[in-house]
Amino acid sequence: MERKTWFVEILLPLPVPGTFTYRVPHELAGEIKLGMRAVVQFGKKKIYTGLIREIHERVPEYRSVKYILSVLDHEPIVTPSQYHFWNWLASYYLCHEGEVMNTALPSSLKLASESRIILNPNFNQNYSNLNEKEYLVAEALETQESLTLSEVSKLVEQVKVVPLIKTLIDKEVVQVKEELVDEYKPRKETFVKLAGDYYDEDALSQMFDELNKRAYKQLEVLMMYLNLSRKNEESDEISRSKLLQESNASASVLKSLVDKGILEQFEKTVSRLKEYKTTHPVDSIEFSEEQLFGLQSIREQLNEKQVVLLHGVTSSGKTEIYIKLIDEAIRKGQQVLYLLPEIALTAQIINRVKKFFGPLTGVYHSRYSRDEKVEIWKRVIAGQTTKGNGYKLVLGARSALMLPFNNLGLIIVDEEHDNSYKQFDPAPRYHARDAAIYLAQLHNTKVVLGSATPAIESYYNARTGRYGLVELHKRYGNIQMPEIEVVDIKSATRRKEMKSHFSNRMLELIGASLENKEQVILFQNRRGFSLRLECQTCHYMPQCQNCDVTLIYHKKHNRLRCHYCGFSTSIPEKCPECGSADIKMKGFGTEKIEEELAMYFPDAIISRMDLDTTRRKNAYQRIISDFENRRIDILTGTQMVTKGLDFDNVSLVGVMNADNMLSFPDFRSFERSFQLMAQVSGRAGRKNKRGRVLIQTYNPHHSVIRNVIDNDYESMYKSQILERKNYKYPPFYRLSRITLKHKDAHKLNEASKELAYRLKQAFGKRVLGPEFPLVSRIRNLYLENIIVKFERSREHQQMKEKMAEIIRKFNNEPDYKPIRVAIDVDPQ
DNA sequence: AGCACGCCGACT
DNA sequence: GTCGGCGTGCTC
Repeated sequence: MERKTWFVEILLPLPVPGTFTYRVPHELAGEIKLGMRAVVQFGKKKIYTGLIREIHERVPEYRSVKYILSVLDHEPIVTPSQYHFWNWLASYYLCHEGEVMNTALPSSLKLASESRIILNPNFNQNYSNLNEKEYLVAEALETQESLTLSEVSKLVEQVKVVPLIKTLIDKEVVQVKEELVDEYKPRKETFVKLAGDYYDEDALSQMFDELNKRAYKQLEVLMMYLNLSRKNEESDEISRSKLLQESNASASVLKSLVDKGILEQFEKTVSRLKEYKTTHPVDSIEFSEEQLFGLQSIREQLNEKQVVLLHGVTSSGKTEIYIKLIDEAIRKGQQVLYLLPEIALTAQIINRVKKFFGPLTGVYHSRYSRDEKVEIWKRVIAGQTTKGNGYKLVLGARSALMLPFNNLGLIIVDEEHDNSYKQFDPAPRYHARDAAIYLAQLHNTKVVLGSATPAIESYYNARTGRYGLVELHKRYGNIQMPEIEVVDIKSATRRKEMKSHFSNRMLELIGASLENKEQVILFQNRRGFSLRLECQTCHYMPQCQNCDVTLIYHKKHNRLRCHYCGFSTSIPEKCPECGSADIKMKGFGTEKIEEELAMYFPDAIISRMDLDTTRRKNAYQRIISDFENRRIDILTGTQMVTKGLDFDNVSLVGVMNADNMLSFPDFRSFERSFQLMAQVSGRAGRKNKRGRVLIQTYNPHHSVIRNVIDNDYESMYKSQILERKNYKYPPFYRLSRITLKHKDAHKLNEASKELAYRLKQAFGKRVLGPEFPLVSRIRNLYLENIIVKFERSREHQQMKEKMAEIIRKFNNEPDYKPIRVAIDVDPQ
């Protein structure tokens, strides 16, 4: 009987188009399934984990078809609908499916090989025909089993080691082997249990007496063990570290018990993931009338529409509505995905939700370790079966969209306006909200978008009937909207009512809040709030040597640093341009605000929340919980303080300067300014007292500021949507931004002009640019942008693909090959 | 993305 | 001469 030869299309996590064909060895033919990982050699030596994308019998035309080396899974780890989704992401965002795979799969699931040099077993220890460097390598391998290429490089103190290794191979001294590093390691923990003999009551009590006489400490440990194992319903196996901690005994006491054969010690694989306990039934939530109305309206509109936008003012109780909807989906046996913007992914919301869904809840975001991500991945797959420990609800940042759902019943996109839903680098440059809507279509399920300040695009879709729309105008528990007041910095300065960057009014209100033991949040947009150095004689400011930006002063290290490439340098004593020693700080930093505040309010506890203070894993959460627990009086910070946090003792929110965000040259700057100010204002307010917001600005009559004061999203929307229409911006047009990079500014400019010219030939006036961006050089590469605006139409995708084709062809020509080109579809 | 290969300038 | 620096082409 003739045996069939199977081939597989393998998707590799690389930026290369398409898949690669491999042959399936007969002995593996029975094991392979779509969506499993296969280990393959790609190129001369590299070994990768690829995914089985297709199984077929088509014999390829070319001769060199390699065999897959092994299969890593017993069950598929990627579902067909995920492939479908990846394919859509790749074509919509104009990138390769391999790049999507790369962001989608947790890194522990895609091991790659590393070359290691080992001693050739035939090596006869004859060093005489080796030169000095070859000898060094051979000698090192006598004591060390293997060396990586970079280790060899360090050893012989030269960069190029390949020729050296080649001669060593020819002389039969060494061999090269490619080793897969298995990155995912299950966590092991040591457990103890009672040895078999002592399950007998008599034996146990006899031993008790024994210990009571001679080894009281051991008896204590044993009692604690019995105590714990009685409490634990599932098994009598108790974690060693827990037992030691609870009984407050030393390891040697436990060791004696083990040595005597009373307790047994063994290792077990355990989960890294926290188990949440459910403490609240969903039925216990008391909904306000408005919430109930909203809930009912969402249910009704979801019958007709795939997407509903829930537009509810800050503190209107959107979370409880989500919780009810989640509960309904889970009761139907479905999975729910709850997306949050990265930064707001904090204990606050997670705690609120997990109270209701406890062990059914998984949390997924980029700060989780690689191995934790694999465990979550596997438990989401398990969620589709009824096998107990699978997740039914996943809370996560944008990457959670990539999990292997198979029975999705609902997707919630909370704070849907937040621009951290857009991935910028690397490709795929996808928007999680938009991708979520496609994913929902794929699963034939529903999406709820929620925000107090919806994106113009979303609100437009809701107003034009594409999405359903539910609006909540009242705050939960009848808390009033805050009272918003504006200080005109210009006239305040004229009247000498400014102290540095604080108006008298601001200081007065802060003082009053502190007096009442209430808390204050001060918001400052990062832009323009950093310290630079300036020569007072010639006005020279130190620049980064790799980027086209001014260096920023960092007090902590007393150095100047570049925010784009990380370059840092010491403070010059003299101006490098004119030699003058008169160099001063300009602008004022987040740190300076803290300092000044401390001067005016010496007794207040002040804390700062920005990128610098929240870099470490739990720093953000610590600041938030300190503020919640009133261990901080004044919280100053950037965008971060605006994001979805609820505090109940904040009586004042101050916006230090509204202008630098309004004047940012971008078609979204008014929308964003409104969102930021409205969101941060929403943090003010307490149960029995109306909160207050103070905005400092040079333009007190600016329409956006008026809209914020009046809490009038609608007006902001109306004026913005008109602008968008007139100037051909989203939602009426869809943008793509093409960025070209090269180290030579002139070459880059020539190339950019040529590409823009070719695009204009195809798309006419839809093409704008090329233009240098605000920062025109980063890491020694010059940048230039071309914007293409496509009208919303059925042909939109085809036009985008045509554009990609023109770019691909351009980038393949010898003159333009060295230019790096990136496309950002729907840029933020 | 890696990696080999090939060409070129700059040093022991 | 050979080391190190790129630019280029290819990977089933």
